[in-house]
Amino acid sequence: MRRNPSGIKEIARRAGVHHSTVSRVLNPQTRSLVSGKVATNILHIAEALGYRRNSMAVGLKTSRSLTIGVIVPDLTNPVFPPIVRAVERTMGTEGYVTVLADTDNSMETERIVLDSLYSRQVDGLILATALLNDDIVAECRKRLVPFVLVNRTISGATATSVVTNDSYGIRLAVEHLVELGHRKLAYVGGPLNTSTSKSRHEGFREAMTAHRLKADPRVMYECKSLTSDAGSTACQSLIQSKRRFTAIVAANDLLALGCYAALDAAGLKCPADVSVTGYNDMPFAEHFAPPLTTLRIPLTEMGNQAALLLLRKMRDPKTVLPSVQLQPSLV
Amino acid sequence: MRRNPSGIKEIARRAGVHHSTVSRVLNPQTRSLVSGKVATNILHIAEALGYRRNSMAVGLKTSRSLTIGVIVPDLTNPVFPPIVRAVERTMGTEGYVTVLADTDNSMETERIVLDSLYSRQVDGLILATALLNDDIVAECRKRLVPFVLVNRTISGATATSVVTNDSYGIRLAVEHLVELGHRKLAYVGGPLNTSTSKSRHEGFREAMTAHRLKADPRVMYECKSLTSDAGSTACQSLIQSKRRFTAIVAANDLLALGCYAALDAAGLKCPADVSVTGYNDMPFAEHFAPPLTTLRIPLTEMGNQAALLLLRKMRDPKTVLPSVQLQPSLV
DNA sequence: ATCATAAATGCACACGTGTGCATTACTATA
DNA sequence: TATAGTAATGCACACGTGTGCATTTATGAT
Repeated sequence: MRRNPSGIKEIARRAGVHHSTVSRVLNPQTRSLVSGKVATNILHIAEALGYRRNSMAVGLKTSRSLTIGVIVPDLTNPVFPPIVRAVERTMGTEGYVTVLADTDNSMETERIVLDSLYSRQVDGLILATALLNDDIVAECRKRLVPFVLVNRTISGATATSVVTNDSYGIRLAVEHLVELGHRKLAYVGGPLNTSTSKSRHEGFREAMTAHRLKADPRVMYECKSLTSDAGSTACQSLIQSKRRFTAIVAANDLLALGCYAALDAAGLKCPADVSVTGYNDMPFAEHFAPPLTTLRIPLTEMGNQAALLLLRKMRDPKTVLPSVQLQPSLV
Repeated sequence: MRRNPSGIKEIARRAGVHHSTVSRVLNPQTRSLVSGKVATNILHIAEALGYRRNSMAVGLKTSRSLTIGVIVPDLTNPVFPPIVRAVERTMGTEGYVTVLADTDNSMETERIVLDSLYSRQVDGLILATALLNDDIVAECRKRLVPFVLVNRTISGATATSVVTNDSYGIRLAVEHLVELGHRKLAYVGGPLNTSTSKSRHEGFREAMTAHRLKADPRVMYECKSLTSDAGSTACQSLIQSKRRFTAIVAANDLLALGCYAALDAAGLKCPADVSVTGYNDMPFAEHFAPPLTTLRIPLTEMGNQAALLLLRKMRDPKTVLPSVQLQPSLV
C-alpha cells in the first residue's frame, strides 16, 4: 500500500528510465549529467504527476533537513515577531524552513524543545532565549549544531550573536532626560540574568556618572519579568518609598507602560510630574498617552543578520564568525 | 563515515541485541513486547549515548512527520502571535512541532510555502490566510492534507474553521456608540475578500438598520489593507468629503489608529469631536490616547481550538468536524 | 571503418528506523 | 518429563532518495 504513488520510481517507470536518472534530473545540482531530451521529458511527467520530492527521504540520505529552529522566550512580546519574520523570510529564500518554538520563559520547556528540534535534525538554530550563563548554549555546542544568538548574548560574548548596543541606548535615554532638565532619575529594569538587562543596567549607571549625577541604587529596581505588571508594581514601590524622582528610565516598553499605569493610579501626571522612557519601540508606541519616547531597535535587520550568519556557519561550520552589534536610536 | 555513531544500531551492538529489539524498547507503543531486564539496560545505554531518534527516518518509514504547518499572512499583525503561540504549545504537548510560514500577504509566496510544507510531509495545516474564495484551500483538499482555518474562513463555510462572530462584534460596537448618543456613524473596513472584513461590513449595516439608522454607503470605506496607513488615508477622505459623522467604527485596531492620526492632523479632538472604535484588542490598546474601545477576541482560545480540531482530524481524517465560533466582547 | 574518449544511463547499496513473520527461550500444566 | 502455549528476540525487508561505480551509448578523430 503506497501512500504516494507519485514517487521518483513512478516517474522513472513512466519515462522508461532508471529512477536514478530521475533523481539526477530533479536535482538541479546534477541535472547537467543527463541528456536534455530525457530531462525535459522527465520534468514534464513530474509536473503532470504533481511530484514533490519527499524531504524526509532526502534528509535521511543527505543528513541535512533544510530546516532551522528559532527559539523565542515569548512570541507575545512584540520584540520577537519582526525578528522571527525576518529570519523566516531570508531563510525561505535559501530553501530553508523555519520551525518556531516558544519556551514560555521556561528552561525546562526549552530543553524539551531543543531535544525535539535536535531529533528532527535541524541544520541550525537561532536562539533568542540566551541567559548570561546558559547551559543550553553549551548543549548546542556539544551537539555540534550551528547556532546564532539574537537579541541577547551570553557572558564573555563567546558565541556569535546579533545584538544591539544596549548601554548606548540607555545612555541616549538618560541624555535625553537630562537635556529636558531632569536630575533625579529612577531606573526600572529587568532580571539581571540576561545580557540586555544587565548592560542596560550598567549603561544607566555609566551614563549617570558621566553626567556627574548619582545613580541611587535605592531608586533602581530589578523586576522579575519584563511585563507590564512587573513594571507597575516596581513603580508602585518606587512611589511609596517617598524618594524624589522626576523621571523613570525603563529598560523595556512593557515596563514603561506598567509605570504609566502605576503613576496614573497614584494621581501623578505624566509627563508633567514624572517623565518615562521605554526601550524597544513597540509598534504604535507613539499613540500612547503620552507618546512614549523609546529606543528603536532594528529588529528586522537583526533577524536578517542572524539568518545570514547562520547560513554562513551552516555552509562552513568551522569558520568563526564575528558577532554583529547594531545601534539603537531614540524616537 | 557515519555522522551520528549513536544510532539504534550502535545501541544494539553495545547491548548485544538485534537493533529491532532496541527499536521496540525506544518506542513506547511496543516496549511491552520486550523483557524488562533488557529494556532497562537498553534505556541506560541510550541515555548514556545521548540518543535521540532520527525523526527523518521514522518519518520516512511511517510517513508521518509529527510536524504541522501554520501559515499566517503577517506575523507582525498583533492578532497572530497569540494564536501561533497557542497552536505551538498545544501541539507541542502532543509531540508535534510547528513550522511557521509568513506569506507576507502574497498568494504567490503562499503557494511556494505550501509546496515546501507539503514536500516536508506535514501532517496537517492551520491556515490563517484564507480568502473568501481561496484556491489554496482547494489545493489542500486535493493533496489530502488535513487542515483547519483560523480567524478567517471561506465562503460557504465549507471547511472546518475557528472564527469569531464578527457581525455580532460590530453590532456591539454600534450599540455602544448609539448608547453614547451617536447617530451619524462612519465605517472604515478592510478588503472584502476576507470573511472577517465582509461579515464586519455586513454586521455594520445590519446593526444600523436594527437601530433605525441609515448605513450611508458614502461614509463607508473599504481599505486595501489592514494597516494604520490605510486607515489614515480613508479617514482623510472621510473628512474631506464634508459629510457629517460623529463616530467611526473601524473594523480593525490598526485602522482605528490610522483614524486617530488623521483626525489629529485635521485638528479634530477625539473623542470630543469624533469617537472611534476598533476591533481586535491589540495589546495595550487601553494605553492609547484616548484609550481605544475595541472588541476582544479570544485569540489564545482560538489557537487552542484550532489545534485540537486539527489533532482530531489527523487522527481520523474522515471525520467531518464542526466549525467553532467564539464570541468577542467589548472592552 | 576502427578505435579512443566522453557522455549518458543503469545498477546496487546506503541512510536510520519500524514491523510482520520466523525462530528461539521460557513457563506452566498434566 | 513431555508438551503445549506464550513471551522474547532475531531476521529481513521496506520507506524514497542520492551517489559512486560499472556499463552502455554516442561522438569525433584517424
